[in-house]
Amino acid sequence: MSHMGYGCLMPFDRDRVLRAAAALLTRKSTATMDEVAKAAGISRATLHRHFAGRDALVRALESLGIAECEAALEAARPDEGPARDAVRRLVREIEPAAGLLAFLYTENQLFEGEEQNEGWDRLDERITALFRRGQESGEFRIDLTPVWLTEALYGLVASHAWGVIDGRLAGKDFQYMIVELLLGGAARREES
Amino acid sequence: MSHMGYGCLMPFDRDRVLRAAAALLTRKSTATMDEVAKAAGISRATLHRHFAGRDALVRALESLGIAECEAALEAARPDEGPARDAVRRLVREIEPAAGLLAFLYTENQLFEGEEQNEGWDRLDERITALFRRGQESGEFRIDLTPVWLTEALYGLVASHAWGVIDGRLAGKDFQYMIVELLLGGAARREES
DNA sequence: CCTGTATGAGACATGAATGTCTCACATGGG
DNA sequence: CCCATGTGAGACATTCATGTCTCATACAGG
Repeated sequence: MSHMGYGCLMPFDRDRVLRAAAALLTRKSTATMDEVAKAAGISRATLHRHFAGRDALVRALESLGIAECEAALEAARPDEGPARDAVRRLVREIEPAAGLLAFLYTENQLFEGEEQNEGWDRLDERITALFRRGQESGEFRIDLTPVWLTEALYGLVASHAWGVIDGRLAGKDFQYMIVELLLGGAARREES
Repeated sequence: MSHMGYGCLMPFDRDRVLRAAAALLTRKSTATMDEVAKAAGISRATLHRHFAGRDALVRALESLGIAECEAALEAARPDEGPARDAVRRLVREIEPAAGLLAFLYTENQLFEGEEQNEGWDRLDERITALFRRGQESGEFRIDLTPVWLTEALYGLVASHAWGVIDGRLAGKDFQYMIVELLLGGAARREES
């Protein structure tokens, strides 16, 4: 009797909501369900209809991040050509998911319960295998373990993503800065 | 009239409490004040007598982390000798504070309010200057910016600290793995 | 021995986020 | 045109961490 109308309703788009949530939580990991809903342009009620709770939302983001990483890994063709080129392709393909990965990387509560997603293990295994292949082909040094190189890759991706968010780094340098540091290091090459 | 006794009282040791809090929060960044108190071996009341609230506790940890970093920087003598050796010393000296740094690195809420501690800026400036000095002396390549190298150093320190906590990496490799990757990279050197 | 200080234990109120619910309304298909 | 589905807005209870309080007890110094 009182309201004139509600205006247009926002149709629910799971993927759009997840990406909005990822973008917000990357900047503010303690954001409320209400803030997430507003950022996604839907009501808290609708958000809660599709994700049982905050845990379920974070789990969905985890699955999304794993899926994007696996897609990036597929697109990078880690078994083809020189390992260093495969790493280069992997970093390039993983850039769109960098923010989401940076958020998930800090959600250490994901790895507390027994129900940790085994997708991470699969990813770790495949990336580790890439670095191991580079070692066996003689491209990479053998004194840096593949496990550490994998961990360092995650860390550099997250670091660069935060640096971009905080305005200290330029987004366009993502692939170059990460790959050059990871593969070549900071020391200048000997002029041989 | 009912209790027989309270047992021994725990004398308050600010430094010990802060280190226990840092160790716990590094593993579980959402730990309760109650959990922090238990981890420190004191009661929640006492914890709250010395730190006005959770914010104050985190701020104190931030100050502690900055102080330890500055002490590490002093001990590393960043202006003496080759820049690569100074970086090596810096990583070695910073290792005891790695866990605390990893925690603070993810507390992005610290950088939201206007009251962000300017100690970080001082540290960034000094570490950046070290990398810039290495570039000017010809030791480091110039296509990786000092700001990025500084950011990467933080990221690698945090990554290794978490890898140790999760049991994927060995604590004794801290300095070697970080310095070798940061300075030398993963690619094998050309046999000249 | 007595006293002041500081702690531990626990009760209590407060506030925030969460989860559930109802109802009005918009949209699309029959 | 009518109905089913799905959304927005908001009320509501619940849970939990927080912050404050009181009181009994332990310890150190006089």
